[in-house]
Amino acid sequence: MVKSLLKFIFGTHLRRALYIVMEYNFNKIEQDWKKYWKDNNVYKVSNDSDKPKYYILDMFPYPSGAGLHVGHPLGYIASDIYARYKRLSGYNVLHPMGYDAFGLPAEQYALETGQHPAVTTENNIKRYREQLDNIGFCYDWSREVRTSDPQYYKWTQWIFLQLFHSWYDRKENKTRPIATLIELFEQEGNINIPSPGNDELQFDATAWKNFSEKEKREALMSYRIAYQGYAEVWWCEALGTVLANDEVVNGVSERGGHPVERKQMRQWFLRITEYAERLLSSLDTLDWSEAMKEMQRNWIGKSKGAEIAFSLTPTLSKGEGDGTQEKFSGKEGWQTADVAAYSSIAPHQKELKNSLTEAENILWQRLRNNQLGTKFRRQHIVGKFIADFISLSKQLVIEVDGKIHEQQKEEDHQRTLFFQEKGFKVIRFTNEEVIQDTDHVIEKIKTELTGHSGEKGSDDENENQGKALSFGEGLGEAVTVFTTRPDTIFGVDFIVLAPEHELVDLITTDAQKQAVADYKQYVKSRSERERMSEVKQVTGCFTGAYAIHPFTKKEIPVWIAEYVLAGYGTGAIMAVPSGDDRDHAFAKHFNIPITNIFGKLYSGEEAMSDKSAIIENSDFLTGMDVQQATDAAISALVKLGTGKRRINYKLRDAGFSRQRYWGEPFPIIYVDDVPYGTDEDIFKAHPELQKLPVELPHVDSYKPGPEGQGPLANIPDWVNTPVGQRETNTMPGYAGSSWYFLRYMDPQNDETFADRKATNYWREVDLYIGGTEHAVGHLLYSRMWTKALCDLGYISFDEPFKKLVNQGMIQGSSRFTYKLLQGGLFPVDFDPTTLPEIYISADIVERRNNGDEAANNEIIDFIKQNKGVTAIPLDKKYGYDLSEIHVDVALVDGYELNIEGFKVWRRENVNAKLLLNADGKFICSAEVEKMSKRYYNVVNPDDIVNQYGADTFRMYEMFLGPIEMSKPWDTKGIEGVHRFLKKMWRLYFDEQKGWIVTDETATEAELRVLHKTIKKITDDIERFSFNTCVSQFMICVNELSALNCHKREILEKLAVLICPFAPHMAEELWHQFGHNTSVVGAEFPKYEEQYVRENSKKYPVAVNGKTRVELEFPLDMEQSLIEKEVLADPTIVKWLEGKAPKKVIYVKGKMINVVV
RNA sequence: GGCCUGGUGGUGAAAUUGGUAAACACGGUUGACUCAAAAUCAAUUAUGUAGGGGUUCGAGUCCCCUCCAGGUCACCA
Repeated sequence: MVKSLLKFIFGTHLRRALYIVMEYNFNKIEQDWKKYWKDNNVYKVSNDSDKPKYYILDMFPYPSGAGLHVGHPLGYIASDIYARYKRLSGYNVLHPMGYDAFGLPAEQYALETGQHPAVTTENNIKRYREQLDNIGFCYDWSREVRTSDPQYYKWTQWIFLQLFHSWYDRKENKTRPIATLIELFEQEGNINIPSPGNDELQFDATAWKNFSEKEKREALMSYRIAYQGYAEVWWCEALGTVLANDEVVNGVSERGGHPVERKQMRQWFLRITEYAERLLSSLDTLDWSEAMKEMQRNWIGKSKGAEIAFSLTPTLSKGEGDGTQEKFSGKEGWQTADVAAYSSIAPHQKELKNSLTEAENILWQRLRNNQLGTKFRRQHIVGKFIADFISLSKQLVIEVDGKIHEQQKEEDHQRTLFFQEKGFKVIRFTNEEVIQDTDHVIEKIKTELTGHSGEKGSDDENENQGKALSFGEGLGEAVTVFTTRPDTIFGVDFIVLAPEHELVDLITTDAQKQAVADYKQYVKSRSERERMSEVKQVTGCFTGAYAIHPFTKKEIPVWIAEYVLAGYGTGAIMAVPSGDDRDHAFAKHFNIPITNIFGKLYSGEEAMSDKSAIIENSDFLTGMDVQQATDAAISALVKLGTGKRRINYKLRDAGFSRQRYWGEPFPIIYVDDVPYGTDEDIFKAHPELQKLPVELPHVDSYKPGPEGQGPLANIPDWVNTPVGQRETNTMPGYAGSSWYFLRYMDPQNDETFADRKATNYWREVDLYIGGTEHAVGHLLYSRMWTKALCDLGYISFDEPFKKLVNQGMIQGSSRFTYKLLQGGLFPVDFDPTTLPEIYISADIVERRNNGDEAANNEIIDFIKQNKGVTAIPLDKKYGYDLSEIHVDVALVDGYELNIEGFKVWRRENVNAKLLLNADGKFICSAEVEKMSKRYYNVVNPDDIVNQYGADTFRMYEMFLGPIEMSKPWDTKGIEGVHRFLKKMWRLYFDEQKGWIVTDETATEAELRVLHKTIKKITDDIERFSFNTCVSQFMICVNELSALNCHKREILEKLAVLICPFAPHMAEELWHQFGHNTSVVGAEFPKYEEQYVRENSKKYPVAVNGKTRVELEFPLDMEQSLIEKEVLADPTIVKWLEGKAPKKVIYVKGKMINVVV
């Protein structure tokens, strides 16, 4: 009565004004403190501090046009909580944020709208920043970096140059400056330093000194960490551009569905393969999830085994001898990069062979079958190049210049250089020469054959012989397989080559020529996708050739089959059907006899692939286990000179070129077609060329350049310099993100990428939080860059991210309406535009689906009524079709549709008729999907923050569940968290009385609640269990409310405790307590056991493991006494049923169990 | 198909070293306050941890098999 009178007198305005102070007015609180933090630079971090450091990093976001949805901040909130906790615990915490701002979407958008990527990126970043600020993160924004900022990519380019000027020293296991390699070459050539990129490359000190500048640079290129090579890209003629792998779907371009083809392009690569072993072994030192490490391990794909050479028969030409001895002389087991090159050339070669030009064909007819006294091979791969015709024994290459070659002048030149370097003589004829005067050409060749071999000194002879027969070059004598099971060598029943294998055409017998050609045609016709989806299908073709078993000397048939991949191992396997499932299926399918080397363990029906087997029927290996037999087999093979231990990696060198605009330009200029780093002496006369950054020039069009080059190729003013031409490719997305964690340490430095003092202080990232999508891309390259920079002495640690936490995805929870589809149902003259759309409530549809006739009739009646039809056709199950249509989740409350909103949402729905359920509601169906604009299930954090406040939003995201788990977003549950914060607020404020915190001394019970909470929160933050933290806060507040506690002694600590989770509220309370500095400078409350310690415990007492009663005993009571009392307890006596207890299990502080 | 994660009420989940399964919330229902609503408060709501077997005094937790879901690589020799 009095209250309502007061209300009447004071009016609503005054009441509201009072409420602002007393109610939990999160909007005002949060805005005030955000401003305060900003104005006072509260989150600025210094590089000078006596405190221990802690570096927390979130994975670099790409600022997309769609902005943040509620899923994105999950990891940011977690890292923010941890950062604030660490700061309160006395650490100097680096917690920066920035943007991975280069990238394809911005360029794509530019192509479509003409807006410059820099502009759209800037806008997107602005929006991201607003959204991030809204959530109250403690980032030190003065350290923000953007990869697209010239002051940033200056150092990306600088690091690239360091990689370009480095090689990998396998002996030292270290990245070293290329100058040290040049020194070594001057002393001893490359005899002891095989090139990782080109293992045919051999020269001594003299040869090196006689090399031209160009030859030297070419040799060095096959050692550099950042190097140039050739790789195939997807080229789309119609779009005039190069496409990424995932832009090619089903063999056509994703956009437009245009045909694509493979095209050779000169590309930059990073020689990450040299780091394979280190990247693998140091994984063990990292605190990452096992799943993540496993993904990296799989990607690196180390397998130990043996490489075994099988001699071939009968297509061997006798004159060339058995080269297997030389094959393995002085070779290291590192082939990955070369195999990569091979697999990209192989299809090319195949193509050429299938389409010999007229001239080539004429010449081939005169060269083949030893007609000139030496064996010629056509379209033969040597190293990275294909020779038109080659005689290995006479070291002669014959090139016929046809149409194809006119487009490849540059490549021809390189090829010639390459062959000459190998000691081959290269002679060239034009098409006309060959066609019009074949005899003359043949005469010329004959002269060369005699002259050339006569010229050679004996030293040369030896060297070249070794060379010619080295790996991958001296083809035709033996086939090399890679196997992880050399112990099964006696079970080899056939050899399988990849259809693209270079030996296939050489060894195929005439009788099998057609069959092999047909099979290769078939393989070619099948898309990648088909090959993948039909894994089980067994296909293959016999070549007619046989290999000789190294021990038994038996002849083994050589097949080709698509299940063997050209790109893995050596592109050839020894098939052991009794021990391998695929080999077994293959043998069964083609009726190849199977040798059993596992005795009874092999049933004849299924391969025995278990590694626990004992080897049988295997000569000297019989009776050994897998490990013993493996070692013994390898030793024996090594002795024979036909095999060696070999470690193989799946990892491939990473392509580092993109034919795009919106990326870092390369600091590379081609002089006379030779690439030079802009920092090299050759540009000394032009200091403007030497300056970094090489800035990305403005372009008017984002269209690709000629021949699939990037858009930069369209700007001659930029490309052409007084000395040479600039590289027109740009760097890929992972360039800038591979080292950004270093830049945060010293982001404004213009002298170096980051001051050594800063990197020595902050070192590696202590905690890195992000999604699993970067498992093998960014995380692997970052690790490699860090190792390289460490090796080169620029930083003093070689792993970037010590601990990694993967946040799960927050999925969207989509809502659907059932809409009636037109068609079939209505009269011919029916005009759908004049009649309303019809929607059916999901619960009615569900009942119909469950066979409820009444529901179906209800729907039919509704349709008839609203569509003006009288009959429903019978040719469909229900006579009509419904389809599930996404509806904006903002229009749905739980599952109930906001009908008015729905009608306004889409114009077609203005007159829509909705069939409601019995309660008069329209229910939507639901499904969990990715959160995405096109599913209308995106929830914007801004909306949540407006409605509930940032503190509620932060705590709710954490409350959803463990952060590494994926879960759908459900706004419903947020009420509970919001209620909790309001309830906590009421411990400090009363609606009427305002601030109600007292200075009374806390009771034991209150202190127990507080310290229990401190312990739980501390432990749980440390183990990243933030959801249980929120629960504990709720328990704490519930208990303090029940105790009616408003005491400063308790509540001040609680305010600090919750600061990492609800920083705005904590700051407000902290200031209400009279502090005039920010709560982030407070001290995190310490747990004190004395307040929690109890001296008795209510034990659950079980009989045979089933809890029957609870009994309380002092904790320090002796076991014998407890046992006595337990056995005397009437309930226990009852459950014992008169039986004597066998023993009593007593676990102090836990439970008691009586065993009968 | 391989590898990795996971499977607990109507829902999100908790149970950290094997020791009282379902804490803390959401939702539902009922009630109090209110003209009514909101807000708040109170009460109420799961016989059993995917299934089968094993180890143990005792298993959601450890071991084996099967099933299911998600992630990842995909004929990797």
